[in-house]
Amino acid sequence: MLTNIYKALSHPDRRKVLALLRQKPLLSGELAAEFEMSWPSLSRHLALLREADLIGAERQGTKILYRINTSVVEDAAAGLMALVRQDDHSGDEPDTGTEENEA
Amino acid sequence: MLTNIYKALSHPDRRKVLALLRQKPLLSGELAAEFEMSWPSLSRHLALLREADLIGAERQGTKILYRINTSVVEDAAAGLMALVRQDDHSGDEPDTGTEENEA
DNA sequence: AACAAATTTAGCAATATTGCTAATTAGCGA
DNA sequence: TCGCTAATTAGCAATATTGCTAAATTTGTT
Repeated sequence: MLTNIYKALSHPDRRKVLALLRQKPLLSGELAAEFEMSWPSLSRHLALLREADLIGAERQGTKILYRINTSVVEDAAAGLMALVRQDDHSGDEPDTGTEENEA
Repeated sequence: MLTNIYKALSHPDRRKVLALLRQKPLLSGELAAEFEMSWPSLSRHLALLREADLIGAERQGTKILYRINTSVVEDAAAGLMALVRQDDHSGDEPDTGTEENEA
């Protein structure tokens, strides 16, 4: 859901997570070490990013490795561009279909 | 502030406003007519979009004409792309400087 | 000045977000 | 199975968001 993507991006610490993961995948603990906030708090931010599908998680034994979901971020960026470019985007905005607003 | 831009984008009705303004500038009342919510509610959404600089307002007599701020939206999209592209972006993320997080 | 039209601001209730600490879950080795 | 490590979930308080109606503001007209 687009709303969740932008909501996820709307917190500086969550954007920082993405910036860190851009360089390389990191464990939850490694990420937590980069922030002032408590580990549980960071964990919830990670959950939001995961719900927005901006990042993915992969268990490795007792640890969990997080990596950025490049394509989803790129799609969001493209969608943002589309919001402003006149080009084509036929049937783009006013109610393409099913559920919540896209764009 | 990037945070405000994403926050502004995180509401479907606000994205719908942008989509409408993409086609052509509209008066506050014309915009309000496109939504179910009360005019004052829409007005507050417009205020948020204005604070994020995603739209601009121009008085025309007793009415107010809103128009989309194309360049700001484009910059946001570019920034989102940058968040994922390895390319260059030297000194991009970890604390470029002054205040709240960018990215 | 008084009035009407267009729009925003105030104030309030309901809900969501965010941080914390404490408790729980999941995997692994002894 | 017990205990340890890694991480998430629960529960709570503080703050923010969002919708509403009512009140205020701004501008143009008489």
